[in-house]
Amino acid sequence: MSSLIQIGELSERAGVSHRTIHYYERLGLVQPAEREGAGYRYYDDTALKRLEKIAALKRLGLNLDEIAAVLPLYFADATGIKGKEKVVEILKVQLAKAETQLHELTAFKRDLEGNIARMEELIAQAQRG
Amino acid sequence: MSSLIQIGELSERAGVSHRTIHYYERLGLVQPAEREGAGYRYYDDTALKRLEKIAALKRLGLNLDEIAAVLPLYFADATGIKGKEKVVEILKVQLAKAETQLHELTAFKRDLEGNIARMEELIAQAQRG
DNA sequence: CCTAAACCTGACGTTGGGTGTAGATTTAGA
DNA sequence: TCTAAATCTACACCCAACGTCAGGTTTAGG
Repeated sequence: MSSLIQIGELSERAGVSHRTIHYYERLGLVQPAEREGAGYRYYDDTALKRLEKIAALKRLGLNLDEIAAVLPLYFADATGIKGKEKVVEILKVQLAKAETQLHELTAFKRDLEGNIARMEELIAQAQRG
Repeated sequence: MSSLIQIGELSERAGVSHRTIHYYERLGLVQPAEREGAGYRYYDDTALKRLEKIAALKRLGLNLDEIAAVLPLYFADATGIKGKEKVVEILKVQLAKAETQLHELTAFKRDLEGNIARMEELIAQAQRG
């Protein structure tokens, strides 16, 4: 069996606090594989993967509600998913957002590069002159 | 002279509340062109452009502090900018972030497309069978 | 068996990014 | 000139996403 870890180790590996993990649990984003006797949480390796995915989606600007909506797709087996049309709808909204963001981000990157070049030119001029 | 507008019109054109404009003013993100007598704010068209730029940068995931740091670049004339090395530093940090985000976003988009295709295939199967 | 380290829950605090509201003032138009 | 609409300031409040603190329980190692 793949070994179970406690919240402390999970927290450390995932780079988030244990309180954050508790919080995510309340939102339904991660669940311990088991909680025996006194209530200690024991996690398997999918928990770590979920936390990493959550972090990645957060970096893309999704909030925790949106993440809750798309996260199952990465972990549920497709055959068991209910309401597939609804899921597709959500995905398409996210896709449209992603495409817009891609364009804006590309433009922003160009801006930044232009500004950097301009600044460096000015600095060089100042140093020469 | 290009006509000045009041906060109500600016608010409407920019698609943000006047309270938000007040808030941004406190953070130094926008300033009225003038405030005569009793304190009414009158804005020129650069204010609208600033608000639009702020919105665009927000969509890219910058927070208001980061926006405050890069916003001057879009409006100040380059010859007047102090501390150019510092500015370049900030820009390079933003550029690195933008590049990372571009990669992640591209991957996310691929994921979404894959998931959508998979879902639609499942739906089609269900309808056939 | 005992104790330190890890964990638990629940309540309250904090930060960022705003929104709501009240009461007073000002302005524009009939 | 008068009034309705717009604006002003200041303080309070909201939500998301956590963090802190307190007090109690559990577990692992010597």
